[in-house]
Amino acid sequence: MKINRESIHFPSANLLVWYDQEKRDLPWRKTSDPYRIWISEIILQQTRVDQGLPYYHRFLSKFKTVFDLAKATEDEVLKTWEGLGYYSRARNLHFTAKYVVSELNGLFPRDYEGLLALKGVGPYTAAAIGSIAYGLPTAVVDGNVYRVLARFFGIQTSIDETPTQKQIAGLAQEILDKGRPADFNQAVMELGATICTPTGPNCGNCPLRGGCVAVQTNNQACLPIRSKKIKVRTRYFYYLVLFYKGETQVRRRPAGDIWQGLYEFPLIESDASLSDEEILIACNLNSDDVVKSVSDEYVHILSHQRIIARFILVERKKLKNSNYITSAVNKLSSFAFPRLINRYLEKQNFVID
DNA sequence: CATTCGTGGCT
DNA sequence: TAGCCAAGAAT
Repeated sequence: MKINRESIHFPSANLLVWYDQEKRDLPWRKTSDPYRIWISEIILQQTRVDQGLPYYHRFLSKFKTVFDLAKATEDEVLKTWEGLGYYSRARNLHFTAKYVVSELNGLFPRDYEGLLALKGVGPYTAAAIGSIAYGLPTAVVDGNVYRVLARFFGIQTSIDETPTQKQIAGLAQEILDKGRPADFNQAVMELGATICTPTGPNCGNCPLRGGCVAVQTNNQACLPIRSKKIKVRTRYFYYLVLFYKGETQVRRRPAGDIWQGLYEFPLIESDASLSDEEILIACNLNSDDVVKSVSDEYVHILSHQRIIARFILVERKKLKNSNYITSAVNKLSSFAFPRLINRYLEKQNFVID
């Protein structure tokens, strides 16, 4: 079945009526302050509303203006971001705040190109800030847009391929309601998040169902088409929990790898599983170190990585490696992998004061 | 252009 | 449950 996409009418009016009635009550929809819009868009990159919402409140209560953010230290920013992931977003946020204050007098660029030039702001975020804060007629293209438009227009090529991505971006710009770009952009995303969901879309309540090719051909479950598979890398982490005079030793993770600059217990990393004996040899402990326990495996699944961690609890009699920082965990800046670390610490009944 | 960068929720 | 996915950007 061949479909002439030029002949398909996209019912923008239906979508906007639906959005006006059904949109969620979200804090960044009550402001046109570009600073707040910017913060919300960075937080929401690859992040669900439910997950990002508490961080939005925390971040803005701590850094109320771009000047406050520019004045903060990077450690303060990272600590506020702790647990949200993709930490380069936080570093870029801080960098851009300093840039906007020092070079732009604290005023955000008002056009798409200027926004796009900001570190951490790509095509999606520039279009989002431009339309939401300034009413610019620039269509956003995100995962929701790919899904909603691939279904509505019945696009049978993979959204992982550049030509399809360009096609959808072009369609999004064509159908954009130039009178209400902010609402239209958010309406498509809202529809993708609440009705036109990846699995089990609620087509019966969809304002686009009348013209949707996927509905007409009962193809919702097959669209959009993806061609790339996620490959998972397995890594073995052997954390050394070195107690010295009641405190633990930590270090910062190096640049060029996951969680760069965040704090963690010193660790031995391996691509293969190590035996208990191999672990102790690799730890390079000496007679001043008393091994109290070696934990079972903690398996932690990330999107692209499977981390298998074990903890080696050591009572240290002498301070050996001065590169490590001796401190209680929560006095530090953002800690890498907090969820797994806390699972271990809680099981050991360690109190983090 | 392919890969990397987190975390959490869902099926 | 193991994979998939989310208001993407940088390299």
